[in-house]
Amino acid sequence: MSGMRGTLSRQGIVEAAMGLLDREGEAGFSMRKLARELGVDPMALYHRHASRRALMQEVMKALMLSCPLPDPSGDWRADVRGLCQGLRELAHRHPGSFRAYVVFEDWVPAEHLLHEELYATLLAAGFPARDAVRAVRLLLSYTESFAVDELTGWLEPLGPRELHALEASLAGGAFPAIAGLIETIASPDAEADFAFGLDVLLAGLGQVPRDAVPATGYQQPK
Amino acid sequence: MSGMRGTLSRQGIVEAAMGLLDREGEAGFSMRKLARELGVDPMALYHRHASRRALMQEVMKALMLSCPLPDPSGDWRADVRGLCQGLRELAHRHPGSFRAYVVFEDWVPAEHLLHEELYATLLAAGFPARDAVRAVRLLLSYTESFAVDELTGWLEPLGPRELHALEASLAGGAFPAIAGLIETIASPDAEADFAFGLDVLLAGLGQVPRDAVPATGYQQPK
DNA sequence: TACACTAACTCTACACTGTAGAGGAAACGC
DNA sequence: GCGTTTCCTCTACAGTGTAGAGTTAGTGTA
Repeated sequence: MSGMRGTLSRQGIVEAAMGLLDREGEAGFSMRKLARELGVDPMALYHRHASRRALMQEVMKALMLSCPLPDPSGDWRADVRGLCQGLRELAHRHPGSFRAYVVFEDWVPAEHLLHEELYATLLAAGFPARDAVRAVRLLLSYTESFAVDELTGWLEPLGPRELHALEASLAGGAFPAIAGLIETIASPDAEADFAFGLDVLLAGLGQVPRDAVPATGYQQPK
Repeated sequence: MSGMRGTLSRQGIVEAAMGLLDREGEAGFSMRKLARELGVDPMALYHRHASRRALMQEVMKALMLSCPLPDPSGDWRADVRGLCQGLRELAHRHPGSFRAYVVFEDWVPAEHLLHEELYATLLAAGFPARDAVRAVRLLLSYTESFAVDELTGWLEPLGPRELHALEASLAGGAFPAIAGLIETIASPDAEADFAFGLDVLLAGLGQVPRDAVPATGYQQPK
């Protein structure tokens, strides 16, 4: 191979991996492709990172460290919105890595940065511990799911081919509700849809009881 | 191989694939392993299903067709809860397939069955078209995310090793909010947590404006 | 019964994957 | 100059999905 010594740093590999992941997606990523791009033998990568999985952990770490964290404004709703929006922007900036991150089964400690901001915001707003933890899970899983849906293309308006496929799948009249909603389904609006979901969550979180809940189980209201 | 003729049906392959997927997870699944289990040459599978991906589509279809759909009760909130709970039970029954389904990028028409019930419920409850579509996305992505988190083990109480790792990652005091929530984070309660999230969503959905929204964008309330 | 036909299945092979293990070459400390 | 360490390469193995050709078994017809 190139044989140039010292051109391969831990961080350099991580950045190249992130780039490859973003351009080709997780399915298109391989250690060998990455090595080819770096002009190096595949096994050279293993000198800096013990395995593909270990490298992925580093990529996820780098990803989460680059998540934008807007400054607190004092309005907890606005702050939550801003943090979720930041996470969504991260997904747009790093589509492949973000998708891999969401699917990744390992624990990624660098999430702490984002989590800390969310927890602090909710605690300051008066949420009891249990509710804050639950709320963060709710907000993050919403934002991540939405962002992945965006990356997969589910929030693009349906093209004529897709629309036709959808209509064909409804033939027979077994799904009247879906049939009546076709036009709405075919014309999503990522920005507005995302804002709607956040509003629902924030409205719901503002309404669900704020008092301490028994450790053994959550009492369903009403 | 065995050479027994006619032992291999389309549906039989799909069921065996689903079983293998559930037992070994997506990473542990391969066409060759599946063939071995069926006592057959790997290429025999390709006589019935064009590719691994096509087979996966069939597995996802079978999965969604077996999603429990409780009968409507008239109370839309209870019905939504029941449908989401049914989806969650499906995840418990078919952990590997469900995980693969959530990650799967292709469109799975068999989702229509569940979607139809949700749409019909919300429309009957008075939701305008746009809100119903958004609400269904919200409810499904919540339930799917939660179920996948359960399957991954994020909703099990933390063991001593994991707890220690978490504490170690907080050393330095950079994450006071997380540190203060450690006990709560370490002791999740899947049932109560799931119910909490659903309550938040239902409360929020009941509160967010029900009037038609302009096609170009969603007007943030207040 | 003989033969063609077709459906069901196997065999071989290719390009790809992650990575263990050994070996080589360059840089550094003395 | 010489050992030692660091960095990298080479080869190899067991695994993947699947194209393409070959084989066998069962059926329909004469």
